[in-house]
Amino acid sequence: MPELPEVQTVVNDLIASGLIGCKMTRVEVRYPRIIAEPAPAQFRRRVTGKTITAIDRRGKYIIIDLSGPIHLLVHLRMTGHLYLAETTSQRTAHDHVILHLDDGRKLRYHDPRKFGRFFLVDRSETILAKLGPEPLSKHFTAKALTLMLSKRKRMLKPLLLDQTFIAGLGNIYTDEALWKANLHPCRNSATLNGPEIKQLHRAIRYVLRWGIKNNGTSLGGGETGFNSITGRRGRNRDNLKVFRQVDLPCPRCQTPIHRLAVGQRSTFVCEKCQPLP
DNA sequence: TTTGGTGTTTCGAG
DNA sequence: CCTCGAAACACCAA
Repeated sequence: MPELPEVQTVVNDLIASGLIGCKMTRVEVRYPRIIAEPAPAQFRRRVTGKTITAIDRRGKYIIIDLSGPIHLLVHLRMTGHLYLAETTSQRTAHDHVILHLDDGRKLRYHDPRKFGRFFLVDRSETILAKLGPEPLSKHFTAKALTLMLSKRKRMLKPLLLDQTFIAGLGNIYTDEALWKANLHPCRNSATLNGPEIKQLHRAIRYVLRWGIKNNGTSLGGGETGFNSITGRRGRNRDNLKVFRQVDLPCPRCQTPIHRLAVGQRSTFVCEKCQPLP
């Protein structure tokens, strides 16, 4: 579910909710597999009593810095949600981890498919080092992308989804960026010329920035779609040009949008705007 | 009722 | 190095 803009929205909202400075008075782990490391008992022991000092994002990871210092990394995978609940609110189905705060609120981790993971580590780099560059960082320039692409010969879409190549893109924003750059998802990454790389670089940053501006993309019904911690839905669905827009006209040329499978993933394209040479 | 699809990642086989 | 398929799991729409 959540890609870079959705994760950034969660981080922004956690900060806006005044979570920094809160102390964790109790930790409940209802479904132990969510805790990737360390063992759940040790996780509870090490988190209890710690204060949240900072909240940040890297790729699709939420980084919660705790006093110690120690770092809690949360990856939401497909259906993970972090919710901030008031004192009196009752736990619902699929609430797997509950962090009780010293002001009475609870930070709950909700995940029907149970794919998401918590990592508690001394150094966040042990988890994050494998990630590719942050696409919105000033270091991610067209020149940097040119260099990155020069080392690879793969289909564009699977390459952009590869978090070790570039961090934060998922199925939605990859399709949107490729459409904006007029590039077919099956193009071989090694065949892009200078102007095409520039277009791709611009498109990636553009679609991610818009996603963040709109507080993420919420698809499907209320429960299943992306919700930030207060239950607010993102408005970026109105911005999607191709993703899940089958048979609707391409906003540029009116050609109906097609769905294809690229590397086992649903992929949406305008065949006219994104020709395959 | 059953089936196929889902916004993610990781792993192993070829 | 790359590609593919499967697995982790629950839900929803057709």
